[in-house]
Amino acid sequence: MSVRVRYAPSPTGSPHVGGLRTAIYNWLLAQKEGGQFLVRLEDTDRTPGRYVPESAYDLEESFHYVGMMPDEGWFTGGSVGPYVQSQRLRIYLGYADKLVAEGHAYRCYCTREELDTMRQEQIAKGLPTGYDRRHRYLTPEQRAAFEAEGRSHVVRLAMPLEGVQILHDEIRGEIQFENSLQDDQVLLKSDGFPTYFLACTVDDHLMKITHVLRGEEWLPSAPKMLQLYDVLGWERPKFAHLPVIVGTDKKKLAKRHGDTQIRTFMEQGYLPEALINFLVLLGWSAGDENRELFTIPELIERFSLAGIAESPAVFDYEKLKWMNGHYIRQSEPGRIIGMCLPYLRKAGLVPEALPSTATDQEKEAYRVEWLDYVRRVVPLEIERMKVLSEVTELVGFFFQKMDYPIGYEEKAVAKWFGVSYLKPMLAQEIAAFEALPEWTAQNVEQILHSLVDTMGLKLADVVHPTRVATTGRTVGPGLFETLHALGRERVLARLRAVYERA
RNA sequence: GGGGAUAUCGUCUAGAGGUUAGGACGAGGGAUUUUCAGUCCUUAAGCCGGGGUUCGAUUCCCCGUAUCCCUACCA
Repeated sequence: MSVRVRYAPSPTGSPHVGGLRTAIYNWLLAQKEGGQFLVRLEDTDRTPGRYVPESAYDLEESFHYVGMMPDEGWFTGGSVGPYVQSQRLRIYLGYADKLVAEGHAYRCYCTREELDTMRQEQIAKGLPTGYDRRHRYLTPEQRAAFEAEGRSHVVRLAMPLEGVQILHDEIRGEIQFENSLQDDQVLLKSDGFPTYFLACTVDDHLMKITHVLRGEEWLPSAPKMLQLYDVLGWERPKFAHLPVIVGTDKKKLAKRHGDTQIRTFMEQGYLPEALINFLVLLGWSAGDENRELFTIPELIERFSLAGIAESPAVFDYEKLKWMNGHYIRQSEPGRIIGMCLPYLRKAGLVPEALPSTATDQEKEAYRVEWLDYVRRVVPLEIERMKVLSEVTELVGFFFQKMDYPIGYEEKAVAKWFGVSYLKPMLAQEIAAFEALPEWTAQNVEQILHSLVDTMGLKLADVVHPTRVATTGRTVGPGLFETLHALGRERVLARLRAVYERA
């Protein structure tokens, strides 16, 4: 039987990287084994505020972003759907009834208040909290009385009072759970919606899931689900509980840890292959290969459950940034340039794209003035970029006003505009640049070198003031390339502006 | 309170009953260079504690400790 795995998020808000890693592991296993990867929407929690319908679209968007298209799912279709749990209510109801009829589950009429009181008393007495099974053995008369009262009910799983459930986890080995210690879990809520335990078990079976790869937080619920498989007479899938991803405070990754939403990583300009590579390494390793940079095909080739760690991993933004920088440098410059363009436009450095009604002439002008310039300028900063959104900071000076009247770094000015030879140097430099027949990086370099010779300076003495005068900063790409990219017009305008004030 | 999981450099991890405990990020140093970045070289940094088992444990077992997860009509 071919491997079938699923990622089953609930639409409770913006998807974050923890879920994404789970999805990636599932996807990787499916690719490796030539199986199917399904995505199912677990929207059984209708609590206002918790149910966020739009997040289904965010989820979909993140699959597009990382390029992991499900073989089946709520937005791709498939033969065992629907893949949205709220559309499968009758199925769950049927199984709930069956379980009650067979005595493996029972109706519980307890009110929230009663449950609450019970819990308070347990806590007060220092007892373990949990449902005390008070409605497990109701007589038909008692049930009828509750019904007559108009009380609603839930369906609870009747856990065996003795024995153990043994989970054979693919990552952690054998784990035993005492049945008597398990709660009689609610399977069907009073609003008719199933809980995770019922819905997930039923769907995984009906959808022929062979491997359940999910977060470690589900480990304690395993015995209940195993019990369901048993009483329903279904074969259990293989289970693998993945270690959680935690923040630097060692707590499970959550909103308070800052930017953990996938959307944020997209917006900041993380390349999908970098995020994927990084996330996969958070809890998985290729053994003694001593490598950490892998392409997607290489990951697929090497992936196996055996390589998954058992201990929680701290999400290290620094390493992610390093990796993203690496992938940016590895990429075709054209791709990076294209991806940078939206940031430049958003920052107002480059005008928005022309409307489709623009004339060919206008389009050509836009291309020459803006797109060609962007293509010339962005590559100079690629090796300095850790995230794409930094591009606006990095290349900003290229787009400032012609004579660049504002924005000089204070320290840079203090250090390099105070040198005694500044004015004569600028005068010579300006004259030489004006006279230059062809504006190339090589020619610019020659001029600066001859300037060094005639003035009896070191190269650095000329380079630094020139850099500050033309870029406003002390750091950046090589000066000759920078001046070339800037263009003679801008360079001269900026040099003259400084000269006049010197 | 109960249940479960986990424990190797600051972080991600490799590893094996006997190794100089390996790699990566980050940090320090150096080289390259007009700065930064990049690249290359390099240094420091680790087996939670206590018992066993064993000729020998960081590795296997037990206990402790610590951390995390679950303990909802949330997933």
